[in-house]
Amino acid sequence: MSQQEKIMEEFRSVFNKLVWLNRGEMEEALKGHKSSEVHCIEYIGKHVDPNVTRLAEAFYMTRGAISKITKKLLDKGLIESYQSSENKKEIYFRLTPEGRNVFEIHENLHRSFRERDDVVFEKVSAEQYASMSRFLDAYNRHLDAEIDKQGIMLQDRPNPE
Amino acid sequence: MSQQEKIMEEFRSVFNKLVWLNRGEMEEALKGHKSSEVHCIEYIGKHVDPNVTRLAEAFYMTRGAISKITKKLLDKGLIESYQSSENKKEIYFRLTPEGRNVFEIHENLHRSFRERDDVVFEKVSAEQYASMSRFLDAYNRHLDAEIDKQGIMLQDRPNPE
DNA sequence: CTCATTTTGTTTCCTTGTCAACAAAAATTA
DNA sequence: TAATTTTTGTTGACAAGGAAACAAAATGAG
Repeated sequence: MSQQEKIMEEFRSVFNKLVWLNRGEMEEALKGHKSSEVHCIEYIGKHVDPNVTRLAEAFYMTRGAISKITKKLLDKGLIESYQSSENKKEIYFRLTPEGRNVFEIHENLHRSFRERDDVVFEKVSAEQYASMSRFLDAYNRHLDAEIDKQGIMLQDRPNPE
Repeated sequence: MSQQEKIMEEFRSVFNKLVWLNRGEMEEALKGHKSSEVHCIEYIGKHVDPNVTRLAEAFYMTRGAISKITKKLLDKGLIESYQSSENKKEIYFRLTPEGRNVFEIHENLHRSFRERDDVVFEKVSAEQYASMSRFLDAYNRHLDAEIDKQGIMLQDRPNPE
């Protein structure tokens, strides 16, 4: 196995474990709310004028899926929607006080995850941080370019009918 | 945002893009086979005496889900099952020639993904590799310990009935 | 050995997300 | 301006995966 494959394998392993572990704790702490709902609450709490389309792009999900989640959050009274006077098409969301409460719990939990993993990160030197960040930045830019390429290829496909 | 959070954020971003991009190319190249099916084929092709339980553990999925996927692969004739004479409970899988074919296509695609991303990795020095690997190893071990802890806590919960 | 417990695989029901079709509004083009 | 195209959000049909209940086999305790 190449260095590249070895790194990516470890990378994947860490990621999967994190998702699994954090989701479990999250759903235990925020019983009654699914992790996808909490993700939406987090995004809505941190951005201005978020709508279905922005949420979908942020989470690599379809607008349909997000539409259903926000509908549930509206029903639960965790978010509310509003519109601008200039645009009667887009529908934005904001947190209600109850939603803000869930948001805070989520933030605290995130802090506790961070603290849980501190032992690992406190051994990382400034140079190591910089080095990893350089690598991840480069990889991110590379993948953005590849996704763009893919997007163009899909768009240019002639319509068969 | 702390160094830790910044790194993890970039980490997450790279990972999501990789999954999205590779899955798309994979499903285009292997039309008719879902990516989860191909993952199972890959695992079965690379391990000895794989069964439903091993696959579930490897992919952090339930045995029920894997059972359904292997059923589909059996129906498609991509894998076949066999049992040992000492154990009449466990059911193992192996690839058929057709499954082996899908396996090879998948491997080639993986190679092409690796080559696609080579530009990023060829800029990584040996020391950078070592440094990242140390970090990922430590993180992996830490998470394993935390998952263990979680498992014990779930097991030790007194049964209410 | 015998009985209880654990492991393994399957099935049913339910939830979640995708896909495709759609309607309304906005943006673009002629 | 008028007509076309794109964007936005929603819905219904469908597929994938999880939870739980189950049966059969293996393991363990006595």
